[in-house]
Amino acid sequence: MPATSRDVARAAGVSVATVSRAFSSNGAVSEATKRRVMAEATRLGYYPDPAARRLITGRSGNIGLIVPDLANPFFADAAKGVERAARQRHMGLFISDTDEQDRLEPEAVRRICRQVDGLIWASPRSAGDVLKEVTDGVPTVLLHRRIPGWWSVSADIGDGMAQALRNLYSLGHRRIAYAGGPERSYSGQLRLEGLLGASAELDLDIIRLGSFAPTADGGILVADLVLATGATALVAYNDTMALGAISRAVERGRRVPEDLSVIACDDIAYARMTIPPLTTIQVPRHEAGSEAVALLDELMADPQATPKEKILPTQLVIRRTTDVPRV
Amino acid sequence: MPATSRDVARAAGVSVATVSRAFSSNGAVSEATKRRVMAEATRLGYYPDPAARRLITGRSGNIGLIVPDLANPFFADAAKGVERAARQRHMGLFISDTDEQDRLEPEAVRRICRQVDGLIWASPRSAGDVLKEVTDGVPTVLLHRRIPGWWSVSADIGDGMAQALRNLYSLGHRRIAYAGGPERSYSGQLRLEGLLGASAELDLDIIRLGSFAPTADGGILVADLVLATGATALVAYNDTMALGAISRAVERGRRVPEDLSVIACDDIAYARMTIPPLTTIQVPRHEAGSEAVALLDELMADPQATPKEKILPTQLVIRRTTDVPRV
DNA sequence: TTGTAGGCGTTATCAC
DNA sequence: GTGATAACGCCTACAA
Repeated sequence: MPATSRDVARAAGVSVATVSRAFSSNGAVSEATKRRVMAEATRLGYYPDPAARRLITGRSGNIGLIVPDLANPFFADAAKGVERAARQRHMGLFISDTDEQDRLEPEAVRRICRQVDGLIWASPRSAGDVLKEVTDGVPTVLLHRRIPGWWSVSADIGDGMAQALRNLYSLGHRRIAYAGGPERSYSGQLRLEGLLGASAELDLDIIRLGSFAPTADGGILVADLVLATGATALVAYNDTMALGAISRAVERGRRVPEDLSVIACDDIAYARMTIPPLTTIQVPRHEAGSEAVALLDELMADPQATPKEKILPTQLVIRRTTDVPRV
Repeated sequence: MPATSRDVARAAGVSVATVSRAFSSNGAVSEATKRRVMAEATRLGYYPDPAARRLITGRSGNIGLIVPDLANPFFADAAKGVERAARQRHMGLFISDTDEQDRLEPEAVRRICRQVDGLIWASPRSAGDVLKEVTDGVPTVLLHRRIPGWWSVSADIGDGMAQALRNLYSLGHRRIAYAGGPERSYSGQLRLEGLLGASAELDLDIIRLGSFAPTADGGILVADLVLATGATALVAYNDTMALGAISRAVERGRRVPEDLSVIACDDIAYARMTIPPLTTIQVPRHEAGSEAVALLDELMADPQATPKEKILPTQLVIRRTTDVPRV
């Protein structure tokens, strides 16, 4: 049974209002009484009950984060960025993992909404009006998703893809395959646009292999397909898929990068410790999370402000899975 | 401005008490009025405010999870297990990542405590009395940590290590090195105990390389050391460290497993997609998370019950980084 | 600078 | 089965 402000008030010989003022540092309290109150409070282990406080102030001191998959290093890192930024602001963090299922999103949001002052939402697919209806007044910043009229933080993955294609081209590759991720996902569109833009510019036809699960198993399918096309280079949706593809290609007797160059995307931590280390597109994942919190700050401070869309740069990192074509 | 129970009551022509009863399905309400209330509620977008509810019932409908590092796949998977189990129970999830810093734990717990009905805490190092003082009455289940008198869910990693050592021995290895993780961590102790137990049984001396960061960079140090000892096999603290070690060993011209067999621990998702795929100790990570929620259920139902300590089995998975010694 | 009192939205208790 | 009403713990005018 935690101590209440009444207990502290009684112990310190003041009223509950004074206790409240001492903690909210809102009204004026004399230094002396404040010290006395604080001393009694720590002695009794008191601090204000967030629920009671929220009921009256409307603020919970929490922010919410909704991601499709916490086990995906891409989102785990984003979550870490959010968590750190939240901690710096002395705010709690409510997390919901929707297991990549769009239909779980509305309930997740609803459960979270009333317990947070703001929401950071990584929704790869759901339509804008669905989001609108669900968030219903809760300040929301989209993560890795851009929708006109919404606050958002995302990465310029299209540009990264263009960098990748140009690099392969300059190495001499002309038969380049692309293995896409989940259909209709926002960042899938970004990738495709970047790739198509650059390929038009280079007057090059990309071999589009189709849509695959962004997992190692998806990568296995990809490898079998790409080997059949005779492509000399592969651009994969993400690092995990690339890992699966490489491991399958090697299993089938091909060498990477000698027989097949591979470029992936995300630059998760494991990308640099594979054999060979992955050439991949570096996406600022932590920063995206903390930036989202920063924007949320602004939005919460002024809910009427014009939405900002922050786009973080990406960067191709050359490691060991790319080389000149040898065939 | 969300609708309140008063709005719904007025619209449905009943009292707030009836609205409350309709939602809490606690008291008795006639089918007809309940339907009417619910209809108005959905029309107005009403549902009970958790803060107000918590204030009077004392229950928040949330559970809390504290982990040292969300970006560590080991804990990310545990978090997913917890999240899924929580969702099934229609509970929200509060997460705090302490960044592997014990000193951040007390504040994290304090911030979370009052907003959750129970706590799942993965604390690799903090002393029992510290935990006790901090949780202060909140039903708590420890995750991957055992302390007498506490509820806990952990994995039998010592046994996994013993399996690993016996397997290496039966392959013919006699010079076997162990690279430990963070000093004083609970699961580090488990590993060591398991290893020492099995080595005594086999009358074998293990080469203890020391303590390393459980990261790929730590693995690089490990590789350089182990190559100097002439060991034919390495047992690494976890998969990530093993990956770093293997990648360094290969860089230095050694072949795995021909020149050096490697066994890791955890069996994270990436363990099976490296080249070669990792022989490692499978730890039921998801299950640990969901089991913890199950125990928490019991504990919350009866806070006076005798603490249960659930220990999940582990299993050595033979993949491609182990073989008979060739030297 | 400090105290008094009303109310935030809900549930629990008591009448009816 | 339903309605008034008093809490829950706190913040915030307003009064002193």
